[in-house]
Amino acid sequence: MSRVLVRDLATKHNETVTIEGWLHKKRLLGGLNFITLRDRSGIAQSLIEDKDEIEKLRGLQIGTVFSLTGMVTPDERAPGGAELHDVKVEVQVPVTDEPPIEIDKPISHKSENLDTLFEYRVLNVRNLQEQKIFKIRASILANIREYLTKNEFVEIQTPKLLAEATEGGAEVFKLDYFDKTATLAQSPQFYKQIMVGAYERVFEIAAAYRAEPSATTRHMTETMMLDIEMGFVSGHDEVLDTVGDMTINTLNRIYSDHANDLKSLNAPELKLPSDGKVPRFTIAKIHEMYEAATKNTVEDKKDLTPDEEKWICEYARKELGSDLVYATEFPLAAAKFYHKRNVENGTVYWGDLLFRGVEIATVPLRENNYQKMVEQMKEAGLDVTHEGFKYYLQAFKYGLPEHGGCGYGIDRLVQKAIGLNNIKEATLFPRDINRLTP
RNA sequence: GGGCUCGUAGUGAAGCUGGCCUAUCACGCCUCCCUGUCACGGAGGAGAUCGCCGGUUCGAAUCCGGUCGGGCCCGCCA
Repeated sequence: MSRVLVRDLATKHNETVTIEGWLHKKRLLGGLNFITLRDRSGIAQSLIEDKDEIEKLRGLQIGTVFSLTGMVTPDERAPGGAELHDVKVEVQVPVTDEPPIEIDKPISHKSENLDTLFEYRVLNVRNLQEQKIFKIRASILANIREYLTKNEFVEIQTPKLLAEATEGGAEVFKLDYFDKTATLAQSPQFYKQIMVGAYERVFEIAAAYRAEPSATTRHMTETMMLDIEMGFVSGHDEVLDTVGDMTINTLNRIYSDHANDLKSLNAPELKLPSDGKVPRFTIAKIHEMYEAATKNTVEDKKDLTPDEEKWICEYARKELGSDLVYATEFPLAAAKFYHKRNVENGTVYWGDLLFRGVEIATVPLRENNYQKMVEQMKEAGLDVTHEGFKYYLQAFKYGLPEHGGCGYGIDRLVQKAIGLNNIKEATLFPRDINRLTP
């Protein structure tokens, strides 16, 4: 008999069917035994009264792979309105070892228990509540891909094994590469800019590696980045608007498509601007507002402190009804060699997209003039003849239009969209300074 | 890299101003009872050298030192 999925039982009333899956829960009442089975589409209850049949499950633990064949019987008392009766049990993969964690109940996400969460990740991905997180994550990615593809962005893949760290900023991982030393890409920055020369608009969703010894709730050593780059932009605003619109679009869809799951995960209410425009404040303005409101002093004005990020997000949510806010016009002191500078006001065309208290994307405009690039690289003390820059500079020498894009933290987006406390909770198998397994 | 915290059955917690601790509770597990459970219920049972090493003490889960492993914050970064 061919397999029927749990979600299709509603259409099979009074038919004899076979369902296959994992043992989810046994509730043995003596003569009356309720067995729930989980498959990819949900969980279903079966009623087993035959002593010989229920005996087949004696000593078998949650997770046992089995099939149940029986009559789909409508019954108001059954979850989902129907259950299997006159059931034959067939065990496919018996599990006799007691699982180290309880799979059929919500798993603790308290910060002090996260180590247990990840130690038994292989098992807790079977937990229904845990599965919701990663289904929402999959939907977020699908929505982003759909949005970008619709807007004529071409998805690309670029190498993660590199000869040399080039972008600067974050620390890089080094590894043996035959008789050379290779590094792991901390960003596809150079490659995506090069590809603007081909398609104008490109994006990549891939892992980025950061060797920062950061032990916080928002850092991992391996993180999934969405990188976007678009050419022939009319200015910084167009890039900020595109990334903002994509984010608003994605969050609205997720909150509508996964309303029940988000509610059961205690996600906060989503607040987005009704006009579709993410509110913007300059870095200088945020420093000023923050210092005036909190009486704190910000020592290093190059960037926002974590506390300022939280503060401006709370302000935007409360005063402007927006969970998203842009911090724009970074000071020249923060500029990297590839950034486009605004010489008129001494700032960089660079905005950070903040969401519910953390930075989820950096959204800058790039310098696209070859001569200026070379100058800015020399200013930064970089060797423009170095192999690491040679190919990158070729793209500029042979013509790149004005362009900009973003480096976008997918894990942070998922984390904050659901309202999780730690970025690792939004990641199946997180990598941080002290975890390389599972 | 700096600061602050935590470590007790498989899991989550209580105890931790030293002795009523032969270490408590909940979930899970095992045995038995139970014909409408859905966090099933009831009776019983097994399961912990209190992270590790050393010290103080008549006596240490409890105090002290070291060590290992977590977590949170800062810095750095996305």
